[in-house]
Amino acid sequence: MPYIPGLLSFREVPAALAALEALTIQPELLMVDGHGIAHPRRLGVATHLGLISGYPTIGVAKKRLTGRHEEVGEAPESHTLLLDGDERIGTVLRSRGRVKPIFISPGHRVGHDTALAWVVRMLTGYKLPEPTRQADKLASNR
DNA sequence: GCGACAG
DNA sequence: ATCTTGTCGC
Repeated sequence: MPYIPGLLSFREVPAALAALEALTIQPELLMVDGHGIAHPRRLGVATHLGLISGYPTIGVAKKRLTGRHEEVGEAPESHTLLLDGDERIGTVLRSRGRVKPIFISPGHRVGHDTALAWVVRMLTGYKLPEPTRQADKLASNR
């Protein structure tokens, strides 16, 4: 399955489910590299994986897929709403100074505010939250 | 017809 | 994602 904007989950979910099967512990929450409901049909990879696995999920993306937002403040942890018309579909967060903001959105069984709180809580001084950093590190063999 | 477009 | 360019920390 090739990468097609809007259909990322069909490419990534199979591998994610296999990885979950291999775990020896049961996660309480999954932080996914991609959007949750901040998707044209509110079904980003985080939401899709949550629905199929049953786990609560949060979407953390490095780029916007859909929606509009005001410029985010320069200060670390500044944030603004990601909107599709008058509907809130996520939060745009300045995870640290001098970097482009990241996009947080509920995946499954998590609300906007708790999703944002979890991500902020997982920040360790870098642009991406620690779970995502660790995953990227493993995926790049480091 | 033109621009946008997660990883 | 991958590639290229610029800045930063060790």
